[in-house]
Amino acid sequence: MAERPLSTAQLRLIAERFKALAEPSRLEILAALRHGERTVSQILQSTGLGQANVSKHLQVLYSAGFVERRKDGPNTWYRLADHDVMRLCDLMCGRLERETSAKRKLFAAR
Amino acid sequence: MAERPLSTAQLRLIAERFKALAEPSRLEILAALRHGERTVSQILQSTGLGQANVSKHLQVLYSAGFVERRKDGPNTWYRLADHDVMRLCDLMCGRLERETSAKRKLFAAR
DNA sequence: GCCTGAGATAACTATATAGTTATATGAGCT
DNA sequence: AGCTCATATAACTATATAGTTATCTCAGGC
Repeated sequence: MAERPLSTAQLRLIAERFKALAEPSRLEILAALRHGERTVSQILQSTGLGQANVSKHLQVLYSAGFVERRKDGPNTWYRLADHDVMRLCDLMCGRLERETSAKRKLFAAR
Repeated sequence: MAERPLSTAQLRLIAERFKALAEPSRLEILAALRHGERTVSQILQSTGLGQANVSKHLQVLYSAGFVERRKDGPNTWYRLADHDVMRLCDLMCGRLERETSAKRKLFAAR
């Protein structure tokens, strides 16, 4: 797939999706959602990030289609949109582990 | 894998890798390398980007471990570092296609 | 209606970086 | 050595955005 040359508009869309994953705070939020649905307050607690900040990050992840959400009274519950989200992260983690284990640095604790 | 919570340093490294893929120009460069090794000049031609600009983008891709390079006289030949690079892009393209085909927009030419 | 708690949004500051222009490095040729 | 071509780097400008503070919206309870 994707053998046909991509248009400029398509490249911009794809880059935009990668950009959503290109922030440590957003990756931390995704990690917090790895094991199930969470409210914003719960995410605040587990990440220690500021409220307005998390709210903005969640909008970015939502716009990029990486998370879905559901209102429940005053709460908003967020969850991962699908398996691919974590597959992408795991692929990147795997690359990094292989790269750094080859250098025996940072991941040295095996 | 990656079930253990990631450290802040690890999250920053992973985000940095995603950031390298978060630019349309860099994705275009990777696409130009999809079918084999290319010199910087060849990349300039197929992308139409500026020389200094491409050179900088290639440094970013190289630092992130997505491309490898080889000097040959006055030329520098660049190539994709491994299959995962394009697997990452294809995964993201696949997400996007599914998303937009569901909305019948932009990829509407099936 | 009024209050409170959850979350979203606005406005601002500080930092990062894409793209450009100009310059530097370095290989090969004469 | 001097010239040329290929690439890398420096310096600069303009734009984007992460994080913060303050404010707004809205649901539920009184």
